[in-house]
Amino acid sequence: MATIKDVARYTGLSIATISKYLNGGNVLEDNRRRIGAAIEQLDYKVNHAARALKTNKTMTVGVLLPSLYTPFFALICADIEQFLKAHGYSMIVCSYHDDPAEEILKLRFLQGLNIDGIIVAPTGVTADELTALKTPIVLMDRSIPGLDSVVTDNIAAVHDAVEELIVHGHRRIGMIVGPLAVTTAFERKLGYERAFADYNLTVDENLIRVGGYDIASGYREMLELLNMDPPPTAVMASSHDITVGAIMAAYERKLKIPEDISFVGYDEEQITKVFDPPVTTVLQPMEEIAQSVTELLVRRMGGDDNGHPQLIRLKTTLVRHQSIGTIG
Amino acid sequence: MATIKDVARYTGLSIATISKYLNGGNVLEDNRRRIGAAIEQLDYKVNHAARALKTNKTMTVGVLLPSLYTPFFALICADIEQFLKAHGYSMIVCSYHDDPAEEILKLRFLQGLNIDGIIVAPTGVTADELTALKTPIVLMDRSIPGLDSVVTDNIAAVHDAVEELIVHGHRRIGMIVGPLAVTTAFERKLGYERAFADYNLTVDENLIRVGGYDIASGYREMLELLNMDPPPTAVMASSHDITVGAIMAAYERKLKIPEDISFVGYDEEQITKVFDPPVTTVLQPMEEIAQSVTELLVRRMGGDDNGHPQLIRLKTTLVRHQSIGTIG
DNA sequence: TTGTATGCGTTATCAA
DNA sequence: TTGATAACGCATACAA
Repeated sequence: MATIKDVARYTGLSIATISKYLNGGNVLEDNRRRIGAAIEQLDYKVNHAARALKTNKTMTVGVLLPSLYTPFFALICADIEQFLKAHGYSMIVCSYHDDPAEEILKLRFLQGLNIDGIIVAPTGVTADELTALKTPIVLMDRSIPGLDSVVTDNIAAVHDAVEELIVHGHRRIGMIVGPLAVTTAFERKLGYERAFADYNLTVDENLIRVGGYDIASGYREMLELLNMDPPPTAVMASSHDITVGAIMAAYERKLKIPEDISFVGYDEEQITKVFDPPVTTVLQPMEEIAQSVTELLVRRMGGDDNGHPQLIRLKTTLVRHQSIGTIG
Repeated sequence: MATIKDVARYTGLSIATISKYLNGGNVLEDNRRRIGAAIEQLDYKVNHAARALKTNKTMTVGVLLPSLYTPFFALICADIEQFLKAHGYSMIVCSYHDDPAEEILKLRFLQGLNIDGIIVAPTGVTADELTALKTPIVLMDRSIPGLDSVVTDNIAAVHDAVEELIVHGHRRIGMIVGPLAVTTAFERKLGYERAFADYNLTVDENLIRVGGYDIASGYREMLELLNMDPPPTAVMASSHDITVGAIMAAYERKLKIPEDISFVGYDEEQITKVFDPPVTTVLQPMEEIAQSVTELLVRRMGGDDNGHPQLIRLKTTLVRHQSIGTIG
C-alpha cells in the first residue's frame, strides 16, 4: 500500500506538503496537480489507523439497536448510515436482540472499539451506565432523562389515532401496548388515556393490554381482546411487531377489517398494504429521526455541548386508509 | 485514556512486558496479577488505531448489502455480526439500495476504510472490479465465477417447490422471477424449468414473469398472471419482496388461498403467517449462510487461500403449510 | 509555501 | 522472563 512517503518521493515534495494537500491546506496550484496525479498513479489511500492514532479520532460511530429485524430500526439504520457518511463518519452496527443484559455488554464492546460516538435505542441501560462510557451518546426512539435524545411524539401519535376512532363512534377501543418500562410504550398508553379524557370518556382498563414489543405479544393480546364479551369494536396496535401479530390473530378469527372490527396499526407500510383495504397506520418520520440523531451526535463529537441534554421530539403521521368503520 | 505506558508505570514493569501480557506472551504469574489489577484500576483499553497501525490489520470487515430493508439481508446481517464478533472482528455495514452504480462506489468506499475483508451480495459488480480492490472478499447469496461465494441451492429450492405443485395436479403454474442477470433469479427460473422437464411437461413461457426483486414487480407480475385467460392455478414467487407484492395483488382481487389459487412464497416467515392458512414458503438457511461466509472470509483474511475460488452451496427448506390446493 | 522533526500507542526484535 | 528501542503512517508545530 502506498503511503504519504511514497507520494512525497514521487513528487519530490515533502510529506508535510502532501499532508497539507490532503487536509485542505495551502499548496501551490502546480503542486496540487502533481500531487493529485501521484495519488492517482500510486493508488494512494489514507491509512485511517495512522490518522486516528495521530488525531485521536476514529471517525467511526457505533449504532446499537434492539433488533435489526424490526423494519423500523433497519430503515433508520440505513438512513443513519447515509447521514453519517455525509459527515465523514463510518458506522458500526450492533443489535442486542432485545436483551438488556446483552445491551450493556454491547455498549461496552462498542466503547472499547475507540469509536467517537454512540447512537443507541436503549431498553434497560441506565443514565449512569451510559455516562460512565465517557463517550458522546445520543439516544434514539427512547429517551432517558439527562441524556440527549431524539424521539417521536408518542403521546400525540396515539392520541390522534384513538381520537380518529372515537369520532367514528367507537367507544370500546382495545389498545395493545409494549412494556411500560420502555418510554415509548408508556407514552403511547398515555396518548390513549388522554384521548379518552378529551372526550370525557372513561377508560376501561381491561381494554389496555400490556405485553412485549414482539409479534407473539401482539397475537396473544389481540386474541385476549377478541375473547372479551363484548369484544372491542376497534383495536389500536402500538408497534410494528404488535401490528403484525394482531393482524395474524384477526385473520385467524376470520375477521374482516373494518367490517368486523376497526384497526389502526403502527410503523408498518408494507404489510398493511397487503390487505384490502389497507390498514390505517401511525408512521414515524424515520429519515427525520436519523437526520436529527446524526446531526446532534456530530455536534457533540465536535465538542459542542450546547443545550445538553437535549430532547428532540418529532411529529408522527397518521396515514388514513379504510380500516376504520363508523359506529352509531 | 490510559495507555500501556500508564500501566507500565503503575506496575513498575516495562511496556514490552505489558504488551506481552496483552498478547498472551510469557509473563510471571505474579506480574500477571499485578498487570491485571493495574488494567482494572486504570480502566485501560487497547487503542485499536495504534494496534492497527502496527499490525497492519484493522480487525474490521465491511458488509455490503443490496438493501437493509429486506428481512433476508437484515437477518443475515445480524447473524454475520455475531460470528464476526466471535472471531474478534467488527463489522461495518453498508447498503447500496439495489443500485449498481452505488454498489461499486460503496465497495471502493469500504476498501478505502482499510478494512481487512469484505462480504458482499453483489448485483452488477464484475469479477475484475472486485479483484481490483485487492482485499479478501467473499460473496454471499449471489455468485460470480472466480470468486469465493456462499449461495443457496436455488435450482433445487424452486424445483422442489414447483414439483410440490405438480404432484398436487397443477399444470398452469405461474412463476414470478427477479432480474435474470442476478444469479439467484436465473437459477430459480432454471429450477422451475427442470421440474417441468422432470415430469415431461412443457413450459408455457408466458407463465414465467421476469421483473425486479421488489414489491412493485411482484404486485405487477401477479396481476399480469391473474389477467391471463385462463389464469394459472398456482403461482410461485421467488423472493421475499415478490412474495409480498404478489400476495397484495391476490388479496386485492379478493382471491382466497388456496381455494382460488395455490401459492408458494419465498424467504418469508412473518407475513405468510399472517394469513390463514399460512403460506407454503421456501426458506433459506440464513444462519448457516452467515456462518459459512464468515468462516470462509476469516480463513482468507488469515492468508489461507486453500481451494480458492470456493463455491459453497447450501440447501433450502420447503416449509409446507396449506396454501397448495389439489387439482384433478 | 514548503520542509524538518517529533510523537501518537502499539508490536516486535534483540539484548540482557 | 524482562526491558530498551525502532518502526508503523500520519498530522502538526515550527523553522526556513
